[in-house]
Amino acid sequence: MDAIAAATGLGKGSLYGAFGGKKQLFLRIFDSYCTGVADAVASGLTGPDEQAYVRLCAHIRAGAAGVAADSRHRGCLLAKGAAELSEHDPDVTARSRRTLEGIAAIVADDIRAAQRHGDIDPAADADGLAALVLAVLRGVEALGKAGIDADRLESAADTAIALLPRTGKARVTEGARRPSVL
Amino acid sequence: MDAIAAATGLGKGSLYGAFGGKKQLFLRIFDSYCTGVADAVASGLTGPDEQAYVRLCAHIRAGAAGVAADSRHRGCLLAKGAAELSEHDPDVTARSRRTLEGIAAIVADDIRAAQRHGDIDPAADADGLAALVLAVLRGVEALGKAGIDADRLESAADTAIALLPRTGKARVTEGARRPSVL
DNA sequence: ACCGTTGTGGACGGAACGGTCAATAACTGC
DNA sequence: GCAGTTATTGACCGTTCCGTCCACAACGGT
Repeated sequence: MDAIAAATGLGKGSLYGAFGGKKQLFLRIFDSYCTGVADAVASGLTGPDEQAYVRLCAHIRAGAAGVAADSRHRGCLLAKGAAELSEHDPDVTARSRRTLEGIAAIVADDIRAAQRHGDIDPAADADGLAALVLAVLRGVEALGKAGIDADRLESAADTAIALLPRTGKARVTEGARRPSVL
Repeated sequence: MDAIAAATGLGKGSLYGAFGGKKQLFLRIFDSYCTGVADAVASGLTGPDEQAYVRLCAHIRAGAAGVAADSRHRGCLLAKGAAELSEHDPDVTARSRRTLEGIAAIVADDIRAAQRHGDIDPAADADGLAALVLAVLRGVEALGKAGIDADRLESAADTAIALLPRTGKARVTEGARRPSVL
């Protein structure tokens, strides 16, 4: 709070008067950040079906590239907030969950668009794929913060893209939820 | 430090005398945790080539199940330490990186074993796949801490397994690093 | 111009925390 | 059994930090 007061030039009393307290101020910031992230994802992943697949690939790659470019490991407030605070603060958990589920829905919609256009196997489970894509992106973020090289991060992203079930002679993803093996 | 002193029954002076300071004590704990995780992964992913693929699937599923079972969002010290401290402490970054790269190597070895046995497409890039698997697991961990339902976590893990390039009529992963699209 | 409301600022109290230190206990080799 | 070394303790100091409070300025209606 002292740092924020110093950075904003406001007195600490004003901060408390305007926002009520530390946690409420944080939640305001966190909410704003979450909607910002969700909006950015939405604007990157919506559009005509013809480019849905390209948008998806670009999104995955951009995510990895963004992490790789963050050489200072500053990271993402959503990830950091969830990792650090979710354990003790259900409000943060709820907000992170809502945001990520919203993003998953956006990704799933884009995948469905790509399926309509014939780029992604229509037999694949769009929600499952969306969950996977989201996990990969959050995982790349986590790995990036752990100092993993940019090459490896981009390799993970590219491999994920390469494994997406394409149409036609592509492998059947029937039974993706429960493979027979094991 | 006060909490550790209380929990261990030791005086704070003893703690400082024995370990030197807060950061050094943390690094001792962090190192121990990291080697523990790496050992656990190694013991879960080594064995005869015939079961390499099964081990890999089990590992992925167990990772997701473990996160899903952690209803308190306590999480993993490696992930939390990297997320929280890596920004300001290069020692933590270095240790996280070493650990995760070690795990990636173990995963890659298991994938190569599965390739030798004919379960995974030998044309696939084992290191790229390992990076992807690692990203998925860390991503599932991150999503879990954000409160995402167990179903979705397991869906991501299962989808990842289902998309692994199998042998034979499975899709060719040639050019996995740089798909032609986009 | 006046007064009530609202916003602002920085000093202050109180608590938590990291780290030190001198006194004391435990243990070692001889 | 003793002297010297080492381990342990909890009180203690300085710092950081959160949140409050009161004095004061800005503003708006009349």
